[in-house]
Amino acid sequence: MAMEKTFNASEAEPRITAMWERAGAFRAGANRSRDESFTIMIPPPNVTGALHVGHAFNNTLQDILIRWHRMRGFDTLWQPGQDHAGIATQMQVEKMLAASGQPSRGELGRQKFLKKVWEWKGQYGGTIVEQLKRLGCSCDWNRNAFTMAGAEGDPRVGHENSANFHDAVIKVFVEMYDQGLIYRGKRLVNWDPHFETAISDLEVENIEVAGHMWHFKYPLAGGATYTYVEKDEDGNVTLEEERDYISIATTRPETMLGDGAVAVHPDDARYAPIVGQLCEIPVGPKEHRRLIPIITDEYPDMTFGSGAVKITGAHDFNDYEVAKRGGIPLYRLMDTKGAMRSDGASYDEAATVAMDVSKGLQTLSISEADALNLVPEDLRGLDRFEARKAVVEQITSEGLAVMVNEQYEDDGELKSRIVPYVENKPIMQPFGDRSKVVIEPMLTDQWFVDAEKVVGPALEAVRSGEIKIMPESGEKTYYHWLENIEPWCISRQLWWGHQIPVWYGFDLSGEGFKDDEGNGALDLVEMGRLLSAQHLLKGDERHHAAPDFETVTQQFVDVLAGLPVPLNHARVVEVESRNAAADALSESLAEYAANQDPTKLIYPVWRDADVLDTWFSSGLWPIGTLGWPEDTDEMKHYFPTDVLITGFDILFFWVARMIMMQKAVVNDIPFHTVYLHQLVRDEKGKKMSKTTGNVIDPLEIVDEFGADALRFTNAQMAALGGVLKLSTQKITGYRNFTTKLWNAARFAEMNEAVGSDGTVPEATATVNKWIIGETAKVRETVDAALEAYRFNDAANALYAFVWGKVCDWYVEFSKPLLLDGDDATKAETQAVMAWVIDQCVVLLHPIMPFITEELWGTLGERKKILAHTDWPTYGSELVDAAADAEMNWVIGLIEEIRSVRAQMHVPAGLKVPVVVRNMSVEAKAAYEGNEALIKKLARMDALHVVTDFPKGTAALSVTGAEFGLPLADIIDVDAEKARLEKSLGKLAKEIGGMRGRLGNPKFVESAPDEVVEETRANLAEREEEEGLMKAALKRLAEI
RNA sequence: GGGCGAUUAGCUCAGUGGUAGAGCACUUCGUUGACAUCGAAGGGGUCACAAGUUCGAACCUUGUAUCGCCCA
Repeated sequence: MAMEKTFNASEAEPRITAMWERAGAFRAGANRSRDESFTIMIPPPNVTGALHVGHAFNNTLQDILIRWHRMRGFDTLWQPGQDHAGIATQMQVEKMLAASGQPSRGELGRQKFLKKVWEWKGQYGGTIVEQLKRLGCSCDWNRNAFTMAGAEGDPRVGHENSANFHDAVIKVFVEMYDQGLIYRGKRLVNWDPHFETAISDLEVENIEVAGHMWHFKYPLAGGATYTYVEKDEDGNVTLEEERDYISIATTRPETMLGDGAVAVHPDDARYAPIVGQLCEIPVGPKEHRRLIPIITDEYPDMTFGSGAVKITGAHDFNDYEVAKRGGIPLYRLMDTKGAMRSDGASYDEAATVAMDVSKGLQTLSISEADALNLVPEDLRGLDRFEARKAVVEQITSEGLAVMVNEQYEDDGELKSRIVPYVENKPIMQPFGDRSKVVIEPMLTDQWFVDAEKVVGPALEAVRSGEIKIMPESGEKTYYHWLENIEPWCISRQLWWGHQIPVWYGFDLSGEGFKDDEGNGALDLVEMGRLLSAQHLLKGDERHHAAPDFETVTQQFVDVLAGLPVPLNHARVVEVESRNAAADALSESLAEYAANQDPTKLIYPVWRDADVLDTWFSSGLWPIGTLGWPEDTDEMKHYFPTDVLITGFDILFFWVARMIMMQKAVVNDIPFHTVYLHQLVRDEKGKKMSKTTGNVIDPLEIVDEFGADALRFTNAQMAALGGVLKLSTQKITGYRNFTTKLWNAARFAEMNEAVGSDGTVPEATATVNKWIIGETAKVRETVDAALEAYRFNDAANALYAFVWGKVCDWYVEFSKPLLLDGDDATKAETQAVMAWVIDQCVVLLHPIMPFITEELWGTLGERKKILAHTDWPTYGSELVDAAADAEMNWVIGLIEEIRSVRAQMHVPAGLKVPVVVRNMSVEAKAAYEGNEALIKKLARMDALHVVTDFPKGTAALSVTGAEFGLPLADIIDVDAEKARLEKSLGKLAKEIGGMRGRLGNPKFVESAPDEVVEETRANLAEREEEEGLMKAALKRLAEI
């Protein structure tokens, strides 16, 4: 059956994919013939994800390595799976609920909502798996894993055989908790008011936006005044005035309500007279204006703004540090939605307490300060940006804004007026990477990984070279981040995720729960103190982590055992929340007071409602997918894994944390090599985005050009550290390459040059020897390139070989041999061509699996599918130096003839005679051995050996003989003269350079011998050419 | 402000001390028996700039300029 003219990718790809699946071609260990394993963990795409060009790029590279190793007989595993993606998935399902008119998340409640998420996952979670298959990814899909596998409610749809990831995550949390590597604390964290959760600092994007800087006056307490003096660099006074205020610049006026102090630099002479005094926050009800102290701290920049900074410890990271140093209370102003608080006591009451604190009459614990709501009644419940407007308005209308002269034009006349001083300037603002809303620094209770304690082994693993990061610049970035690592906030106020395995109970050992007499039992007076739930709510609590409630119960029992009767008899029960626990406990105690039956007393505990950061679980991807903590065969075979291929952007999010966590948990590296790549951009280097409209959809590309074209393009642009610019023009080019390969194979098939069994054929014809050598060379190049993760080198080498060597030369050379050669030559050429085409197909398979698998099936009866065919191992032993030299000479001669023909405007179809004289033995042999090829490709009819060139002969620049094209009548003397002079100019330059070098004794002395030899040989050759050209030019002059 | 990197042909980019390269684009020619998704021949570069190291620098060093990314 004759082959079609082109490869029909859209027809063949699904068929081949199905064939691979039927054959179980990608199962772990498929086609293994040696002991070494080769494992890649896919960077798990979000379960909400759809394939984008980044996935396509990233997974192409992984597939190339995997297929290459599988063909080489390694015990190969490419582990696929998806990430549960906490925020993204919860968002997606909430959207779906809203769109389909179902009850919202809040209405459903946690359990029912999670059921919806699992349903959604079962329905849509497999999308990206199908898309990766279209790309040809040879993952062991049977092992598809999921980072929430095994969690409560998991119906096991789409990840039927996944290891129980949940158990692994919980185990790691508990172990790290027990080792003190995870702790809980009230800290300033990045709060996302849209999702109402804390996020880690990595999930915050700082973006420069247009903002305002307002300048306000904070009046000194009691109308005090001071002399404010400004000086220039030389110490000359530029401004001196009496002031009864201190001027503050701020971009966030609404946070003034929570100010705890004003700070100035200790060296700032302008404010030295008033340090230690109190000043008034110029906002809020007049009768209860709060006073705050003026303190010194190194933080304020004397040259920026007024040099004085308001300190709002609960809403700014820098202020937080100042407040901690100066013992300034942290007053929280906002609720979880970023609106001004409306809870707690009245403003008047709160302000009174705060005043006492400022005056040193009272101190507050962090929780007590946090409980105070200092938002005035008229601003309570307002959104933070509304509150900002209101605050600015109030201050300005009261005349406490700093005023300046402003020039303006009125009817062409320049006038000036006094206006509030507001600078319009770009400011850096933090945004949530998912929600895109302004992040609010917020004081909340969260869980943290004490990253500093686990960073050491992770740093050492890279420093020692145990793990190699490519490109090397990645290592520098890695060190820089890890050396300055901050605590990692791992709790998220979401529902979709691994719920934190921590239970809380009230601490009954503290103040107020004492056994006054020390007699081991609580009397009625002592018991009475416990009865109030309100009292309990304010109290401290203790917490324990455990994989399940049973285990944690025992821990609480152990604690209770140390308490007086009857508390030591209490039964531990689980309740919903802290409030429920307070109620339940006081109720139970009241009951005990009545019936004195300690066996009925309960001790309620409640579980942490938060879930873990998604990256905490994906940080365990390598071991979690292999079945850890079970002692599985997979762990033994495939761990540590080999290479991680992922984007530079998740070096910190994921790569560094995987290294830290695998080191901390199993004390081993997760992989030995990390290959980092850049973001895939459009052809101009712009990020792809829906709003810009420059998004390339890889699936559309696959539809139009085939997966192989996209894959080859990906491989070709994968230069280490390079910017990745994808264009359809490039993809078109590589689609053309697939057509080229297809047609070379089609030519072979038409000439019955098929049926190679893989053994290297014996060759006698130089051209056949030559192409065998060229094939061997490219195999070595490809292997070396892939070994070094230089995918672009591998792709370019194959492209140049298939197109530039096989198609441009070998196929053309073969034509006279196949069509007009004797039987033996024809048979040999058929065998060699069959082998060469097969080798092209084999070597290209990792990059272009579909067309090659198709050709493999089309071109012969095969023992195995191509994906399982042995990768060749031949090398330079197949290179025949003499054949190489001869063919290069032949190619050179043909190119010279073609070049002269074109420049002399010889009609393309016209066959011309060639003259030659002074042929060396080698040249004669080379010519005679390949005459048929030369004649055909150079379109010459006969070679005439002459003693003198006829007039009007154009000389060819070839070594070993003087060739010429006798063009007599058609030669254009001027054109030929110009051609020769140009060649001579080029030669002169080269020869000059080489002579200069060889004439320099230092060069001959210091340069390596090979280099000197090579230069000499080169010079000799160039001089020979120069001689020919000069002679030709001389002859030309005689015409 | 700190860190990392880039600057090579019109464009996109390879090129780790020894004759400056590829693809695309461009010009001219071509219905040569695999392929017009093709073939042949061509034009086009002070390797950002400056100084240094070296027999020799696109490549190593230092500085300057411009651009990009990450972090504050």
